[in-house]
Amino acid sequence: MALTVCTWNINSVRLRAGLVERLLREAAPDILCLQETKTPVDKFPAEPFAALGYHALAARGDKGYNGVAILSRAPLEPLPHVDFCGKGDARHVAARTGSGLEIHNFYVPAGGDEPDRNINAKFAHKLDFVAEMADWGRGRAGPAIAVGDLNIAPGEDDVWSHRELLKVVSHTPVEVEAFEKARAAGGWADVTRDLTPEGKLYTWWSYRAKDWALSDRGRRLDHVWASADVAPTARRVTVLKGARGWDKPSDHAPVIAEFDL
DNA sequence: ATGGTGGAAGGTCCA
Repeated sequence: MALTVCTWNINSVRLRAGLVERLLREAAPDILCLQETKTPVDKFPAEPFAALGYHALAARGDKGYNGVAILSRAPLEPLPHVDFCGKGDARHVAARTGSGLEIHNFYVPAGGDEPDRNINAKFAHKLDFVAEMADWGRGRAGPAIAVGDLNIAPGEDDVWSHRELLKVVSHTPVEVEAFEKARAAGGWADVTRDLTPEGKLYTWWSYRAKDWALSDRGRRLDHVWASADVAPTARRVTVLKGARGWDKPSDHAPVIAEFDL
């Protein structure tokens, strides 16, 4: 049975509900995981998505910041979220599908500008969060897919210039090390890279570029991880780069993964 | 080396 899971940092789901509707119409994933919804749950625009058949929603939200949501056509069983770093912010939401597959949706802290945990509390938070993801993954079992904006581009081909980004938050060696540790500790496969082992691959392009497509200075910040039992069923992962060029876009493109479960 | 843009706010904060 085929299952498609999409992850997308939407950068305000209220402002961009129309773009979400377009994605649901055009790509029609079975499950859509959103990050940076930037809204409390009681103001989440659930109705237009339900009208397209996405009746199941597991969402958490903060006013103005963070926020994660899982949309599905088939019913979801909500799972308890993990309060990474004990801050009570809405950076993780989880649910189980009818077939017993766990879906975990993450929004990892961006980490600020200065890649030094001693002078930048945001960077320390990011490293601590990812370290806790390793502990969490180590203690977890069963078929699962973990997606989200992890705000780290781990590989040399996951950034437009490895050399120029070595000291830029998102691609520093300490972040890449933490990322790999979290991935390995949970037994996760980086499905996107496993299916596309070579070549540049980005999911995010800054708003600050004059012409994001022309300069193409992207980073692969959005990830699809699968547990060891699920990973072999992955068939294809696609970055919907076109969505970065939609009107009033998010700075992230959706990533869609197809599994044959 | 710097600043560039965008969202939620309706301050600045965050990305």
